[in-house]
Amino acid sequence: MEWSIQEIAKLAGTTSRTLRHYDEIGLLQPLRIGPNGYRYYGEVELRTLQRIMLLRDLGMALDAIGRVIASDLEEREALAMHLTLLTEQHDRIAQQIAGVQHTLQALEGKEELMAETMFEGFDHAEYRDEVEQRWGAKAAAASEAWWSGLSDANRHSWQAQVETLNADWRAAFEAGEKPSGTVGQALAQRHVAWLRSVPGTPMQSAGAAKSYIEGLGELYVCDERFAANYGGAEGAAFVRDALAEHVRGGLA
Amino acid sequence: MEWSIQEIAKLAGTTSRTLRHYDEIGLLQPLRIGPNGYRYYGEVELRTLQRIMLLRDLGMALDAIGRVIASDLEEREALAMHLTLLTEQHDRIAQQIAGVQHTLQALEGKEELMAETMFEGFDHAEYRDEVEQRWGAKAAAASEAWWSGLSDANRHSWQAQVETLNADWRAAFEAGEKPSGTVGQALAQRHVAWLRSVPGTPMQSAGAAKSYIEGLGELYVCDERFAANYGGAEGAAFVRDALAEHVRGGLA
DNA sequence: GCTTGACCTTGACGTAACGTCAAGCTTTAC
DNA sequence: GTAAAGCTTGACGTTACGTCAAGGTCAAGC
Repeated sequence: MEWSIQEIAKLAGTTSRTLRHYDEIGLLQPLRIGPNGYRYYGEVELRTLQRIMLLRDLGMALDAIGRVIASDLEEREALAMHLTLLTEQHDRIAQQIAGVQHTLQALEGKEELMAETMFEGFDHAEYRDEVEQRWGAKAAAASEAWWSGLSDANRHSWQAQVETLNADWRAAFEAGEKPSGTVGQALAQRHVAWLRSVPGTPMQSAGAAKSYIEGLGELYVCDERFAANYGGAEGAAFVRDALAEHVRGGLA
Repeated sequence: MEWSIQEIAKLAGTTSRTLRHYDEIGLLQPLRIGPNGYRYYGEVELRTLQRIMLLRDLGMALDAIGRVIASDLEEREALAMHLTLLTEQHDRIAQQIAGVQHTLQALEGKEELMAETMFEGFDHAEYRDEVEQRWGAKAAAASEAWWSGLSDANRHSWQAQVETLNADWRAAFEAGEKPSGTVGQALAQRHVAWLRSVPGTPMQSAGAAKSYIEGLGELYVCDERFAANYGGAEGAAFVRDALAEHVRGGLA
């Protein structure tokens, strides 16, 4: 089934102008352009639009949404994550309800007004950043799952390659190198090159790669199994920071 | 108790820049400016900010929010209305959850994808307009409550004045005048002047007055007791349309 | 008292995400 | 064929801040 731009806009409660804007910025492209020059959208685009609207409603910037949509998470798993986000938003509204009820009680003299209680559930900015980071971490976890699926022989081959890199990371950390220093950045570059060679990592576009690498850095720190590769949480934080510095400079 | 700009910004999960912007546009003014030029906010401003944030989260434009805040609804009643809006938003998130679950089921082949079901709960634009109109109607209802509190003698005096105006409205409608015509607009102007003379109507600012008058027009049509003043629903719609046309041209 | 860093101000330019409008081609219904 | 609705591209405008510069204020530490 196909929809014209106005039909899909109406379904989604948005405007054709919005959809043209999304096409212009590459966020959501139509299924096809008819011989009349008209845009036509299909079911895949409809599902993508749903995800875009969900994340936009959370206050997420469109470029960040683009990174999330481009991430290599299987669609069903991505939608499961959307459900989690919606459930949390549901909870946050409940908190706001409690905050307004608190204000009402205070106005009726039944309670003393507590400023912190009034605004529970109102904090969006941190939540936005957190959502993007969690998405990156989720995609990273999905990507690392590839590793455990490797045969023993292949794992051994990759293992040797990785172990050299990990040893160099540990040596650099123990030598007191800085994440942004020459050694740290050379290692970060090697690390990224290695990541590119791993099948299934979302390294096709600079945006997706950046998000992935940053999420991976957080995973290294938070997950003890990964941190152990770098001599512990502090060594992992060193790797994370070096990688973050590297992607801040842009990816080729 | 007082808060500095950063303190209140942190409480509300927003920025000092936002608060300065709100001060500039007259939406939320600080309690006082210190001798150092710093802005300080009090409890009243805190409560107002809560309401602003709630409406902003609903997607309402700041100028519309300004009209709602300026409306002559008693604060507790206004907060009760906020609770209603939050509850509805809570419901809408639940609908979105259902929509995503539907998409998931369709992806697993358990259901056929239905485009309308996917996007339930996503329609914000109409909801925004509706919220503003409901607020106007609520304020209008509160204002009309003043009438029933009048003593018999006072009611009689106002009654005569109003009855002349109503008769003129009915005559104009029966004569086939147009809402935007010369007669209709002259009557609308008389009507607005009369409204200005009624204590408690929110006519101090153009924005609040516009919202109030539009809400009142809707009330005339929907409530049979008011419609009867203008010869029935069609006559009331004539009055509503003439008033709407009048306020569209701006209020002095 | 001096220094430093945090806090606040105003002024002004820039940005993100569209809204609005113009001009013109295409499609649909009568 | 005609008129209205639908769609396009191009471009300017709007809203709501974000960011930065320059500079005054406050608080803590020496």
